[in-house]
Amino acid sequence: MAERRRYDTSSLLAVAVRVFIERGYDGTSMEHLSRACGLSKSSLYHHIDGKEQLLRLALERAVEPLFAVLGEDGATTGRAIDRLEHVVRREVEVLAERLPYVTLLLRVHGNTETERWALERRREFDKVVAALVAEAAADGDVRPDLDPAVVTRLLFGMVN
Amino acid sequence: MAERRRYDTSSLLAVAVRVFIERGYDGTSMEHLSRACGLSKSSLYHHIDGKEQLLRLALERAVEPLFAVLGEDGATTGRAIDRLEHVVRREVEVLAERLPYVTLLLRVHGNTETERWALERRREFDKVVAALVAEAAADGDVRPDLDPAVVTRLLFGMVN
DNA sequence: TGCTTATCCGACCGAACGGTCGGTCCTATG
DNA sequence: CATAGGACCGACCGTTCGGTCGGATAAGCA
Repeated sequence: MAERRRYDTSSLLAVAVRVFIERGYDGTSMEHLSRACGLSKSSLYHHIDGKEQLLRLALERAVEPLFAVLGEDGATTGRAIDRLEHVVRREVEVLAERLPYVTLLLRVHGNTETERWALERRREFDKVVAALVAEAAADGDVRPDLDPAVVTRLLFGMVN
Repeated sequence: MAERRRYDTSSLLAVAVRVFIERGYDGTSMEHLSRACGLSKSSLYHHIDGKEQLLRLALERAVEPLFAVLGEDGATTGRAIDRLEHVVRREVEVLAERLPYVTLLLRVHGNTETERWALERRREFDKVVAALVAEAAADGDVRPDLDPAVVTRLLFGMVN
């Protein structure tokens, strides 16, 4: 007899995120997910609440550490340019550690409530970083002729 | 009486692509498209063959001019580094002119036959450009310690 | 052994999907 | 004025979607 496998929400989530990235969230059916997880659709529902909750959990795994960085000492004290550098360095670390989850976050469209929540958080994040760039520009440490929002985009666009 | 509107495939395509980008291809239903076009679903089918054909037409509008550049004089004669520069400059022009279509091309997943075709064309395109980078490196005009494929990605990643 | 609990599945549901159908309306041409 | 044909629509088709349900199986503990 094949031994009975044990799944927890976390390992299931990892599989789901992989498939979400591969096929896109809307292009992924629960049938796809169940096959990728190695159990039937109904068994999958024994472990999780639904498709959107799966997405929510995944996005939280990206959003949470991304925002956590903004609260670190290095991001709240010192000169703006130093805080900015700290944030960028640490965010790159987070990006590397949580790559699949952040990838998913960057591809969100806004079709469901969960996706709109994620977009809101992304906007909030961008605003904070843009403010940091603006502050550094006011200190004369960043070229002042550039739009902080554009700089923010370029910064994290390059990272990807 | 509200005057009867006239639609051709091209104008319908423009609307469809806008919605595809906004909601994602899989997240867009024919009902969404018909509403965005201002006619009923069945009327929409009077002008087009189906959802996937719409995507195909859109992707062709991106792929065709992208490849056309590779066949231009400036891309086939002269030193590799000059050909490379010509290609990059011209591709940026194409990107600007066909932005929505190219955007769609860059987001393709590979769930349908059409999408897999697009991915194939993208790979082909990357290969040609990477070969150009390699040639320029052989001429000593590009840092030889970098992978041509990576350089290609960086080049067009920055453009976006 | 008997009972509990966690794990798993086949069969099924209502809703939404991409797409079709029969028929109406409007306009151009004779 | 007759009529042919493109533009258009409401109703509908078969399929797939996300999700549910009742029961089967196996391990853990008594």
